[in-house]
Amino acid sequence: MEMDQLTERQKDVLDAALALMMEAGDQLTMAGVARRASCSKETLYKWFGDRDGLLTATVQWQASKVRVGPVDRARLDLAGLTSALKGFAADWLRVVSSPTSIALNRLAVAHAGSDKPGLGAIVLENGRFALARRLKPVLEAGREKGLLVLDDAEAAFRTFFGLVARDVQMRLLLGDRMKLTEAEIAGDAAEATRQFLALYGAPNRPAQSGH
Amino acid sequence: MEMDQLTERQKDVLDAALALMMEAGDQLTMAGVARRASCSKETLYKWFGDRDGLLTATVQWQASKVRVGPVDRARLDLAGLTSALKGFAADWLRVVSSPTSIALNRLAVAHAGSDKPGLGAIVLENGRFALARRLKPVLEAGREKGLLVLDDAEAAFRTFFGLVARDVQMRLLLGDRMKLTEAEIAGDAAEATRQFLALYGAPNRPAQSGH
DNA sequence: CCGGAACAGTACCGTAACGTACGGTACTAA
DNA sequence: TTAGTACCGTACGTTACGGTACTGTTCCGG
Repeated sequence: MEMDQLTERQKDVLDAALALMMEAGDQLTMAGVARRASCSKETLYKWFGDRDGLLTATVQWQASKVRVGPVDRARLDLAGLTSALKGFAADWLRVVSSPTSIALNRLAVAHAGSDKPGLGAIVLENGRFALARRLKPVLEAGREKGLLVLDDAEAAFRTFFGLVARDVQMRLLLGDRMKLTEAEIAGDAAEATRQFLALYGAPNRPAQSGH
Repeated sequence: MEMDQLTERQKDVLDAALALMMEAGDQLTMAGVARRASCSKETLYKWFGDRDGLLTATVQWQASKVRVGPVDRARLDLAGLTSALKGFAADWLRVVSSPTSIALNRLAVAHAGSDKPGLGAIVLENGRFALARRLKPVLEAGREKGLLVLDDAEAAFRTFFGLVARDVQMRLLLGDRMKLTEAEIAGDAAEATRQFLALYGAPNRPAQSGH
């Protein structure tokens, strides 16, 4: 979705909505957003149509902020692949443990309970599926270079995803106060990468053993 | 929580609440439950105090229904361990993909957004943590028998959890219409078990290779 | 100087849901 | 028979929120 057509003022309003849903997700009311953004409710309805429009625009606005560029698959040795995987893992852990992501996912999960699948699909598309689109070329490049042994990039991605995420996101969404320091994120990312390479790495070069 | 103090009639009411939140999670209103259960709102408030009390009782009632017995760790060879792990994995996939679990987790996630952590903690306690309590003795028995190599049962459990769950629960909660047939559940459970044993199995007996 | 667009602020309306109160009914025990 | 209990069904008060309309102010082009 094109975010260029958003006025600076409109972006400020959406940022206010984001801040509000972070500190009190269930209190994301139209009057609350208007008060927080110092704008009138009528303006909100003129700009975004209705409450769902505001929510959708907010989710897409946040998604447009975290978009990153692809990885260059040109030169890719084992060290580069390992480093790339660690980077993806750490990025993902940072994202899902951020207050913004937690609030957004809470909203989208609650919204998916209703009939309209809008927000859930958007969050999924810009979260898990975007990660898959970025990571799968790396996996396939690793296979072409003989670094990885896999016949289904999707299955390999889901394994990597599981090794990285484990129970973190669900625990956070359910209110578990987990501490995720930067050191732990780095350690978990390295461990997940090590395990993934143990499962999918080419066997000719045995990855460093001993966990 | 003791569920023995619940009248048969009260259990029927909670079942009605469960059914209602499964087919329309956001429409779980007191009047709706009363209508569905053919009881009066006054009775609901007399029995459960307020809306949160009803929700809590409903979640605990569902949790009390899925509780299962522990596994006997007496005789445990590699085949038994593999079978036990596959059973845990398939059970978990069946649970998280069930409409009941989806509705319950939606409710709990939305509820955790507010100040009270009640429902989220209950769901977490009877879901992920209950699974860990049941699985960790099996893992430690496997270590004592020399079948598994692990120094941290919690870390090993979380790896197993990740290999099994991957992105399934989040996708379902976000409204992704995933088909999870019994055959796929069995296949995924077997694959997760195979990968887990590849990571944590004792190396002296090389597990059957070829993915 | 003037007219209109854009917008903040606020008052207002309709609806939905929580929680309470009350009448009516069936059952039990003295 | 009568008092008491438990409960259903429903009507009611209250609050909260989505959405609309109105007023005043600022700014901009002519």
